[in-house]
Amino acid sequence: MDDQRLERFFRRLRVRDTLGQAEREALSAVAGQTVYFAPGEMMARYGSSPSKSLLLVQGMAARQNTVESGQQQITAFHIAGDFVDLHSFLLSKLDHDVRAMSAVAAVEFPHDGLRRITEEFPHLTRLLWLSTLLDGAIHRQWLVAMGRLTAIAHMAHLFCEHFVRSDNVGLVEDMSFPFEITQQELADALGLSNVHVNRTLQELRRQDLVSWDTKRVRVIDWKRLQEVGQFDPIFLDVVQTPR
Amino acid sequence: MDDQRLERFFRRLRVRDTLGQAEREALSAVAGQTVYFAPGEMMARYGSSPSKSLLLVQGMAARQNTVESGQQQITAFHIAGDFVDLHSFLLSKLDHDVRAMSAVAAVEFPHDGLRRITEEFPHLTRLLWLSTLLDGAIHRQWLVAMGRLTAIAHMAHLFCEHFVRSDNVGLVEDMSFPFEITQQELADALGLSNVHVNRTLQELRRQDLVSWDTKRVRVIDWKRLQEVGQFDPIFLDVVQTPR
DNA sequence: TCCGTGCACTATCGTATGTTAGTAAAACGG
DNA sequence: CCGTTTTACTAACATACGATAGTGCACGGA
Repeated sequence: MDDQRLERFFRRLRVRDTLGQAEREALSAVAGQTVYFAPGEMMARYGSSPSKSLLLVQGMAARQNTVESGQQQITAFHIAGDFVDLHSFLLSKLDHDVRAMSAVAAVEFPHDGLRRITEEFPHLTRLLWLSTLLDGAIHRQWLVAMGRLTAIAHMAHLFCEHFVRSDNVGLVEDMSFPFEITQQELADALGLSNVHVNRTLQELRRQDLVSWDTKRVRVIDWKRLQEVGQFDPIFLDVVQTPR
Repeated sequence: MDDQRLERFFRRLRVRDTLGQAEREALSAVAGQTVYFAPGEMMARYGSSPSKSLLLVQGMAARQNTVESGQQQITAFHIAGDFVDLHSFLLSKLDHDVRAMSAVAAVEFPHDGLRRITEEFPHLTRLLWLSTLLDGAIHRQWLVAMGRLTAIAHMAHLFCEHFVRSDNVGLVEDMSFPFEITQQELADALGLSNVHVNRTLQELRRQDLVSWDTKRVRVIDWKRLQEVGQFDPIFLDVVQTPR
């Protein structure tokens, strides 16, 4: 019997490949408890060695590092249907913190269960591997945007990315997606100051590209937003094909 | 019989786990032709769908993207023993170019052979997966360095990373590692201008931290270089443990 | 040997973004 | 409902880094 909590995750996989009944059941069998986190709460810590990975089913989380100056850098945002730390299954220590941005619900996947999947379900294993490859592809786009795009293009690119990712798991309504974080947190993701994020955001609003009421981002002009952000969705690999 | 061309790759894996005879032979059986590239030559193109992945056995390569202004951003450097595009095994299209930085030799791994490995060798599959996870971990550190470190710290961090990675595959001699790229290419990796890379490099030299004669980077003060770069090798996960 | 090319390196100046320090409004907690 | 805290937003000023436009050296080809 399928685990309903995994529905968005299945959906994200089904956008890119097919998923058999046996595979869905195998994942459901490994899925453990649901755990809850308050906004701002740490879900996993730098240097720790988790024995479980967490699949987000509600809310938003981020991976982040702290540098000596005390500044933070967010390296990834995660939404419902994403594993926040599937890589900890094979990496011996976490190289970042994981923090809840909003109220979060997540399903635990014990690593020994994941290991059994890799022993018995090669295709499903490839799909889990694919999940982490998509994280890597997003990291690369963030690097390109951070290194070579202006602040406004970078922010537009991030909004485009989240629009597509949210759409893939059914979170887009009326051209808007949930984005419940502070401007400071957005600054920590873009590598900017909170002041400059505010300035840049106002420019995006002035150009009638997006609006953001702290709960949801609404895309007003999808075509121009992609142009401003030099956004090419190829890296999200939204292609139904056998893997 | 083991394929000698894979020696550095085996070495990189053995730093993090054990590798059985059957696994080495399975990889050797899948390994195909050696292909050669001249400095600057494209090894794989943005948007293409390779049917093989390339394992570097000689020289240095980079993954890079080009933005509308014509500027380039390098998102990864690869050295002997690294797969440059193992992710193309599961991602349907390449989200970046791969370019040879120096004279390069690489071994082709046809994707159908890799697929057979995932069907028959779960542990070896996890090690290949691990390879791509390490790429991701390096991407994250680049993001942190780019977003929140100064130019000098960022450059120091990159040199530290390459020192450790080179050491893992036996490329360090006399505290120096091969680094045959131009200052412009280094700028494209750091997200800086070539002018500022030159300034920053001179500061690192002035502080007696490194020297670089365009062929090799020599680490003069390893301890202080790590301090300046806020380098913590945890993300490279150099830990011998069953995966 | 000479020329052409690419690269390291420099000087000058410009600007995108950061820092500090605030105000006001909204959200939150008791 | 009120006091407290958090967050958005603004202004003034500072700076790390970028852009442009060079010079000169080293190397490779003919």
